[in-house]
Amino acid sequence: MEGMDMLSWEQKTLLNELLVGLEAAKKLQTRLREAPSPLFSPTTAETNQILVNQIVSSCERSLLMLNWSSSPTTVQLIPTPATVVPVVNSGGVPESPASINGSPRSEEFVDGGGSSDSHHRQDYIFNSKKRKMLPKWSEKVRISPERGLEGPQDDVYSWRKYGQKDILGAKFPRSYYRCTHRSTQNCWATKQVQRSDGDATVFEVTYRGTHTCSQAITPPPASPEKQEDTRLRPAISTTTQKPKDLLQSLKSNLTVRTDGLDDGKDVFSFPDTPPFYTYGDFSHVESSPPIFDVADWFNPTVEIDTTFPSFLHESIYY
DNA sequence: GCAATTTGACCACG
DNA sequence: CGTGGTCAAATTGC
Repeated sequence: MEGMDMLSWEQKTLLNELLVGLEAAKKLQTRLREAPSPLFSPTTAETNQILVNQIVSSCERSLLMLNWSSSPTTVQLIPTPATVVPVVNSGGVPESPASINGSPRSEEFVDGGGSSDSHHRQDYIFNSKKRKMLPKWSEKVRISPERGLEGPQDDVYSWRKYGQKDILGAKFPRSYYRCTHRSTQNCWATKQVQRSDGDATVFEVTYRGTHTCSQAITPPPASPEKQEDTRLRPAISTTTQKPKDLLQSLKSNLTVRTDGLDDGKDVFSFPDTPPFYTYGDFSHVESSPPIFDVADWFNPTVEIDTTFPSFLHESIYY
């Protein structure tokens, strides 16, 4: 009786859907590779390929995550940014998935608007209890001075920061992000980014929950008149994200804390800036936080790569 | 003016 | 009771 009961129906559904998506994505990938439609410019084709790759990788890793449920193991994808399926097989499922939730709590308040209005929460479909059952996995993203970011290319979603906390024993605070479409589309995916203590070039990104938002799917009105209007169609900015948007987002991310620096524009000017370990201890500067946080520059909070090298290609080609 | 971040307070859990 | 996670008002950026 204890076989697959541990998987909630949500997880099953998600898994099934992911499987379908993966299959479709792979098929599309093959198609794209085999039939290079001359209609599209090579750049478009390449972009398409990248997009498909993203889809595949996302699906695969989502599946992986689902299989692992809430296992403490961390998935490290640093050394192999290009490949996305590396770590699955080794050891198989490590821990018993029974650790999902051992407490038989029968209280499942689907809607919080029913009884108490002590806190005017909106529609909390998932209670805090359930939140713990949400699939959780983490990756490590490494930043390189001129490389940009190395790591899995999954963060095609738009995140919104909702908190930051100092973690005991950790040198740097942890940032909390949630899907931008949480309220609009009930997407409960969250992620938290923390800079590694040892390697200042490594960020640990922990995801919790999968995206249920349909930001990827369809541009609602789809007015053929204006195609390049970026602000008019922010919805597609996720899976169908264009390099432009990406760069914009990245830029805004990087511009976060450039105030204290002489040249904020030099985002990648690593050598100029003091090394990470310069921090040491700023006990005397308690009131003023260090602005030299490299983390802020390279904050892998949101989407980053994939399209990033694409514009590099343009430069290179010339 | 709107939307995203900041930041202190609040809350839940171990 | 300490710690981590979230909320929400204030603030900032666009």
